[in-house]
Amino acid sequence: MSSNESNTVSSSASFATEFPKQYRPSDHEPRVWEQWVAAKAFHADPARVLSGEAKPYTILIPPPNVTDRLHLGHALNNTLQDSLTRFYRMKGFEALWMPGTDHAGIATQAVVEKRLRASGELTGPLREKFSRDQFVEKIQAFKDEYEAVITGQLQKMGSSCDWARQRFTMDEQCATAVREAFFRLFRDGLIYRGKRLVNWDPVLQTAVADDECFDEEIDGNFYYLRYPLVHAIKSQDSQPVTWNELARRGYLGAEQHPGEEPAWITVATTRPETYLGDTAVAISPHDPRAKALKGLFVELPMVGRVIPVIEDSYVVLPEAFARNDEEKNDPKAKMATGFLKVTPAHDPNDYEIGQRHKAEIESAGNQVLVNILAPDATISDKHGWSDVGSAHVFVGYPRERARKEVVAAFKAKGLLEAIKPHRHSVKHSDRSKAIIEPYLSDQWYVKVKDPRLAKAANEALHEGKVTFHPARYAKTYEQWHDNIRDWCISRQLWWGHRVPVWSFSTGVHTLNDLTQLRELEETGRISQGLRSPSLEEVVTSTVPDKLHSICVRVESDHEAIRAIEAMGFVQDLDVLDTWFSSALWPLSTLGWPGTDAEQAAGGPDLLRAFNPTSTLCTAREIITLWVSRMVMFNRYFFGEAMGKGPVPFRDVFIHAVIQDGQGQKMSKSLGNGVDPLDIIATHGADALRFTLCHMATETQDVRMPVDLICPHTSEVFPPKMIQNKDGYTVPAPIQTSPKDPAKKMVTGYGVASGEAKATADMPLARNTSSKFDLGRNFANKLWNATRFALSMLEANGKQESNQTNKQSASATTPIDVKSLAMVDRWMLSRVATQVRTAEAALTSYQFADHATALYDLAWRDFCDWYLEAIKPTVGASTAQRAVLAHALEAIVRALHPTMPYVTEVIFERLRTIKTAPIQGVTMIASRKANLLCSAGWPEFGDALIDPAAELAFDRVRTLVTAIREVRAQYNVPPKRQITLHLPDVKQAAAVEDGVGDDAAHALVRTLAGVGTITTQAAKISVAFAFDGAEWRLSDLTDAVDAASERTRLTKAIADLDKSIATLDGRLSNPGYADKAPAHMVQQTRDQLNKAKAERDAAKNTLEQFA
RNA sequence: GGGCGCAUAGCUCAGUUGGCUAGAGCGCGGCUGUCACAUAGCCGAGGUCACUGGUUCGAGUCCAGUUGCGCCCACCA
Repeated sequence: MSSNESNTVSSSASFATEFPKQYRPSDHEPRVWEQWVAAKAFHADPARVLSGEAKPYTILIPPPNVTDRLHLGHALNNTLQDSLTRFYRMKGFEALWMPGTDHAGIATQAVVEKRLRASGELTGPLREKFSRDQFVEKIQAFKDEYEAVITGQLQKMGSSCDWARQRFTMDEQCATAVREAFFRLFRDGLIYRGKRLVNWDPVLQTAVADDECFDEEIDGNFYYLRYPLVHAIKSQDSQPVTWNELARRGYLGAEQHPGEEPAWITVATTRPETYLGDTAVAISPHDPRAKALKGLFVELPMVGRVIPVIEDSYVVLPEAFARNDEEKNDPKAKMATGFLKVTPAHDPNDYEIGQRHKAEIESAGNQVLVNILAPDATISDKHGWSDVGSAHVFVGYPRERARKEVVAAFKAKGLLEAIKPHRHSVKHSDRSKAIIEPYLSDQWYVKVKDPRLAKAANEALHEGKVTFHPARYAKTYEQWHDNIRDWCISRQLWWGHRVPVWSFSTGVHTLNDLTQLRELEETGRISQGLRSPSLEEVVTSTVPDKLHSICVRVESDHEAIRAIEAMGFVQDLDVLDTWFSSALWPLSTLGWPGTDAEQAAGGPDLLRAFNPTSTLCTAREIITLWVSRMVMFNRYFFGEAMGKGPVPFRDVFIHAVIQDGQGQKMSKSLGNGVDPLDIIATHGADALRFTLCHMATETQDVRMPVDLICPHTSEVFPPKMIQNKDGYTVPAPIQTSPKDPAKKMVTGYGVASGEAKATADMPLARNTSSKFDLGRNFANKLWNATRFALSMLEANGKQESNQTNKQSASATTPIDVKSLAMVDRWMLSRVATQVRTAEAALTSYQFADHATALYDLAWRDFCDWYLEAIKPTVGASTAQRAVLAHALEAIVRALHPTMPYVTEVIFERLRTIKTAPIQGVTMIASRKANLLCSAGWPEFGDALIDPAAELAFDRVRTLVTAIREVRAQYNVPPKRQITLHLPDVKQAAAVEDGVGDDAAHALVRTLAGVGTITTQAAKISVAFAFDGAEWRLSDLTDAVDAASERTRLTKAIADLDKSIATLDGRLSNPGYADKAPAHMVQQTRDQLNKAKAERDAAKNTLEQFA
């Protein structure tokens, strides 16, 4: 160290100021962060990778939604990513952690809309108040706000992202990637427009994905409606079918009805209003009535539409006709009539049935799809329903009102058979909470069923290109692709990437237009898809699609856009599903597709250097939505491989989900979330991180009991819990201060549920968890261990530098480990072992094991034993000081990935300490600004692992513990020096082996408060068993109490007898000696002999007290 | 309906290929104001490893089944 540094730190005044007794994170974290940023410590250099100088290690952040602040789940996710990134950076990899956020289409739009409504800025329909551009501007402002919040949270946590490269899924670079990807899929025929049933949110007036819906049980009814049976096809001369006629046809039960009256069949439905769109009635082919109805039709009341009775095995037989127990036990059989109304435009299953029976339905003169609803879910005759008949009375009603009116109309005509209450789950929209309407709509699809997409994704798994950790999640991934459906990518929103397709539905092209389009297509600026029409087709109007669609490749190609718009093409109004841009994350963040020159070189430098990335670190619910799609897209787009390209990441690590103390998901509505910034404020970022790592086990879920911080007293306490109406266990809305019952506070649940409001007298109590004390205490422990170590190293180091000049100090020959004392060899061996354990744990994503290994090493081995053991000797031993410095530095380095701040602060001081190097220990210096974050991971050679020293120290440790136990029983004051009497030499061959030498004796003296060690017997002494022999202690107290000594020994004998019985039993089992491995048997014998010897010794002693 | 996970000390969790006299942290009880750290140290109490069977010399661990809790996917007239 330089002399001025040494002077600064050695002056006691500054030591106390700079090293207070407690580690205070807020004193250091902002400053350390600034140092990292100033040094550009997290900026990755692709050139080092491309030149072969360093291997890449890459993680792409799962971009958090800009809808809200980050919660503890994010904190866990990002802590793990940062730990990995920092670890590999220290291992010498060129580490890139790419940060960014996601625009989260529907979620963000809904949040902003809600905000505007809450503030009163928006009252009526959105589209009346704002133009598209105006509203997008509002969202943009909101996005900027939350992106900044999120970035701040990540940075406060110490996330070592390459912040200069931060991306947003809707920024220009990502938009370019989205456009290019869409273009290529469109060109290759993998994007198509389809009329399909989607989950329609009538409030937001948009299609929503399945995962944007939730199921909720509601009390509804089954309505039993009668549909009259008729003969003829055309409604105007449809002839009623009489019961007599049905009876002649052999219809079961027809004779029970008045013969000359018109016959009917009964359908059961929960949504009677949809009858307006019925285009068939289905019956099971196994229904005994089916044969009699062949060729008959029903006429829909009021509408007058005549629709066929068709046979489809999807229909459940009513209980009475069930053919077996399985059918009988089908819950639907209880409610079923055997007739299913088929409404293809308003029910997904009916849609399938409609497709299967297209011909029959159309032969009745009807379309398969009759859409009776407007986008706002009112009954409408403007969206595909023309044969309204007298049903026009329903037009214009919202669906709820229409339901009542339809039921009333059936009742009035005597066609309502029954209403039975029925509780069933109904799909609701996450965002608007409205009931989802299955709705027929034009949508864009990606044909992921194409083998170049789905199959390529599974091949990546089967060929071992992608590996899941834990492995079980591979199954989820695989099965998803086996059953994949085409991916609907259009959303009727304003916030998102516009669908880059222009359509032409009316008018006529001129030959000039067509020639121009052809030119644009041939130069790669537009695509008309696989079915790009020939000139002849267009001119003769035989274009396959009525809608002729064009994708424009580049957003800024205004010339092409102007040209096609002039021809009458209009851009699609929809935006793309958020996951479309997320799926491109591994490409877009790394600069794909790049300039022409970059493309010629195989892609931009970043892309070539860092894709495939190393690890994707995410939660399990996203395997299908995101992981799968990234694999498909990367393999399809990267290079010209079309499904054979590289995977986007090699490892997928799925971490646990954090739940609250009741095993419930943390959510806003339950008010059980914990803000990472609150934890950073009270415990520090390292505590947050270490604790999260410590709980990151391989299970699916981990629990984090949530406590409250009393806003009056700052006390942390577990809240009083209640059951809410949905059955969740939640903190009571109002809580009482544990210290002062007069003071109250409201909880997050109270506010979220609207049951309580924060006021000046009754402030909001923030959530925390006492679990984070673990990390805070550990950081403090490290801090204090460092204080002690530095006081030893600096005090003595100064003396050394006075005696020797710097040159000779730095030229010191490395210390040979063999020359070290046992305790030092033990310490180095422990460090070597545990650092390797920690490393192995981290590389296999066992974060909890990683944290535990280093916790035990630092706290148990280093602080509890090593520091205590060397106190008397370290001042006089240069070699021991070297071991102390190296051990501490290794621990600090190894902990850096999980506790970056406190370790950086410690390292700042530690690195100035000069001691002799130790053979076999390599700690590579920092690459950037002397910062630990770019220094090397501690490497300990095999020679440092010393089983003999570990064994020897363990024996000392056991002996010391045994002595301490006696001391505690006798209440010996800590400072009182006692006398240890070694056992009879004959009894204790073991004494010579490990605990018999002077070094061991010295350790026992230090650690167990022993003054004298003697082989002589004492008159008044207390015996204890160790290593199969009887050892004795004297000078514990002035007099030994015979009664309590008898109690103690009696208990010890009982314990030993118990284990003797166990061991005896094992050995006397005839099979044991024969079949168990020899070393096991021998070990059991040794244990038995030892226990017996100890028991006998204890008995002897007991007799003396008798 | 298909897939997956969990059940071990009062609480939160470890426990790798069966060898265990079942561990850790917190909490609990006792002692300690000590000089790195009271966010600490030392000592201690606390467990029929959900249940039932099976395999084995030996089961917390493997197999079969049961019960309870949870998650994902599909479906929901």
